[in-house]
Amino acid sequence: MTISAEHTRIAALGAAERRVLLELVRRGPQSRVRLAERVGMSRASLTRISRVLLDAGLVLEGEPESPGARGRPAEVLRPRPGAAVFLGVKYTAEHVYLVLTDLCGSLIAETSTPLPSRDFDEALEIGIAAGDGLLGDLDNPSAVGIAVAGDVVVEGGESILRRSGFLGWDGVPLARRVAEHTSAPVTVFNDVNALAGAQHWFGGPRHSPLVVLGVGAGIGSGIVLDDELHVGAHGLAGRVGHSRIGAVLGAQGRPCANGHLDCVHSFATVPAIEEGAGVAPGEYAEAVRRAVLGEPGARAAFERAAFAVGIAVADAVNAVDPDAVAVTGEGVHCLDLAPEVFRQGLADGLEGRTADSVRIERPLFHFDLYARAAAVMAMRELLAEH
Amino acid sequence: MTISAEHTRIAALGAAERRVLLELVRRGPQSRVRLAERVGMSRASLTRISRVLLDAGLVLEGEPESPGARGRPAEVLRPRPGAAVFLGVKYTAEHVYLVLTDLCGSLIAETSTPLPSRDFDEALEIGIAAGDGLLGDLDNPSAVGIAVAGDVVVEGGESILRRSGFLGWDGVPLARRVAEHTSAPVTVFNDVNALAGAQHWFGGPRHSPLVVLGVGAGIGSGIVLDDELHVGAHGLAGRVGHSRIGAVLGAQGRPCANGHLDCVHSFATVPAIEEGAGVAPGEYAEAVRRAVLGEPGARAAFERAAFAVGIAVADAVNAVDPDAVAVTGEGVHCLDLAPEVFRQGLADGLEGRTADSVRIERPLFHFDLYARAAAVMAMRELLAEH
DNA sequence: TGACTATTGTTCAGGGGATGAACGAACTCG
DNA sequence: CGAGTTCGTTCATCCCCTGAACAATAGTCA
Repeated sequence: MTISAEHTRIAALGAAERRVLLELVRRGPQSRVRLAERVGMSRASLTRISRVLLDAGLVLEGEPESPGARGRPAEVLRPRPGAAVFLGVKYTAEHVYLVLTDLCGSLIAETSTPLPSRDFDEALEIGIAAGDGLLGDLDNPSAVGIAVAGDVVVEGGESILRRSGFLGWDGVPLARRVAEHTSAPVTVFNDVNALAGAQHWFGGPRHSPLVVLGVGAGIGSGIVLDDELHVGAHGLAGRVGHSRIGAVLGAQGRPCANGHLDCVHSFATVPAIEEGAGVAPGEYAEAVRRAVLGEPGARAAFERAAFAVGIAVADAVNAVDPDAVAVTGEGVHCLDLAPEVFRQGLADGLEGRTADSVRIERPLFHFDLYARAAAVMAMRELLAEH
Repeated sequence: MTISAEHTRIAALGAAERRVLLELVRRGPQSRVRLAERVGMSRASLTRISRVLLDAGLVLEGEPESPGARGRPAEVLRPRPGAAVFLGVKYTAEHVYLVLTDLCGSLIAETSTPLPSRDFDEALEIGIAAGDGLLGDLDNPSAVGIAVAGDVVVEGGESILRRSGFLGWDGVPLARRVAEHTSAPVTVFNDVNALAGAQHWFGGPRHSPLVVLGVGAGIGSGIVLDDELHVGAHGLAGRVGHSRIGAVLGAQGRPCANGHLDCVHSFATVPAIEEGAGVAPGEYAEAVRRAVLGEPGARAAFERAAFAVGIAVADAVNAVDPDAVAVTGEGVHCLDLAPEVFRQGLADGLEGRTADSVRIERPLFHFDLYARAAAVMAMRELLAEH
């Protein structure tokens, strides 16, 4: 049995089967009766559905777990680890990160490769070669997800990547170009949108609505509504980076591309912090070091960033009223360096509610997080009911 | 056949029947085949469903419309005008407005009554008396919707009205108190949320996602996502009034309740415009008159408001990426007095898109708009699938 | 005028899928 | 070992939707 046909096998599932499989993926191994309760179906239906999933090789029957309980022990169903393999890719201006995950979102393998230039064709070639290497003797993954900063819009029925600023790509048919090298479905996502979708599925207890704020070279957000990622009418939702927020702690910020001195970009991005801390571009780690050591200029830069992020979170909470907000990204240190200032900004921006009432989550940030999120989004796309 | 049992008859409908009725309500009279296409069902199903709706007295069979077309003429189905009557109520600090609408959202009757004080019990009594008067010999409407500025939250399983600033009400069980006087279901809505829901259904072509910005004594927004009103995890979504937006046209604004000099409230509300134009509180009409005559101070106040509204719209577009934005409210004149400044603020705040790409709608504002919106929301609540 | 085409609405047999009830299976407890 | 409990399966049933065939009603064209 080759693994390459898994995406067609999953695609052939009915709506009820998908819901059960999805429940297993999200909440882990469970007995049939618990599944029936959670999904809202009868035990009879679940018997039929689990048989389909078992026959398709998507699910395994685990050993009975009997924790000393009375009655017949439950036979837990679990996703079969090798039933599907998802390839997640994240492009930054300097590297391409790739991960392989299974149906449970667990990491199977990972790699990263530096990009010698920002040339699209070259970067594409390097990414495809790295993907082939990571896949090894697997001919095809079940689905491919690619995360990249920028706007993923649909033009002429095709997914086009636009305004990918840090890479300098604008108007490239990334999804199609990658799809020419594999029989698996390929989907491209805005990186912070992908983070939001992954956090919603695998970031602990499930929150909906959920807002995820990503702080890095830029700043953006992803919104999960009604348990689905909200990308907007044109795929442009979550662009909070240029919101004006006024002076922060009495100071103006770094001019952004639009000439603003007081938008989120002016304070809270990695380049803005670097400039505020007085270090050279690319020396963000040095800025963090100086702030930890107590150097006043560096501390002030991180405090302004923390306050700005607080206001950005407050704006999102005011507008969407989410169940939780997750803040992450490679530039998120300001929340740890100046937590009280972040809280101050949050309280200052909230309308009619206290900072205590906002549930803030802090997913640990690694650089492969975006790639894993892309893999999870590819899985979501495949498992979603269409 | 008494009309009072209509809400139970509608509540007893199945999901498919609701969808068909909803389609008729939203898009007007249609033939069965067109309905089947639009709802995505077979003609056979539609025959069965339409029979149920006809038997329930909810729809009528109109005369065949034959516009010279070939084939058997279609028998159009239409909602029966008297099949249901919805009572919509809007409380402001000075008046209570009431309207009666039918299944198509058409106005049947309306009235308004001044409130001598802001005392909750007195206002309640006046509203109920006015509602009884408007209903006349109808003993009960099919559903009641009440729109009011403030937060409609659920506490202890009950709908509670909080922070209704201009009325001074906080923590009142408005829905329960009104429900004690009628057998119809009563629902309370934030006023701008209600506007959003009504605009989505009866505001011309249907847009989703849709953002509605209401500019009046305060400023707020309502968001329609996936054809449903989004109220957030705690019923607090759409609070954009305290978003910081920085200095506007080089000027600071009126201090808001939180001490901000640069939030939307500082510039774009009726009181802020009054203060900026140098007229006495409550003399908004005079401010409009002076601006029309070209008085510089008044014009500047409306220009700042227009710019601020432009930024507020831009923030909403950036975050949600809606299909359209509707701007309305009793303080919306700034958009007509300074359209180019509004456009300037919009362009200034947008991230990665032009002002031309944003579809702006301008529903005509009458003071009974909120009450009609409340009636529509009551209908939505009754027709929604549960 | 009469055959022909086009479109609408209804009927009817059939099927897919969900379900409640009954039952067998597997385990604990006393 | 029997009683009690919980889990999974089977089966008859039901609900609802659908495709196909058919009747009804119009315009079109020779």
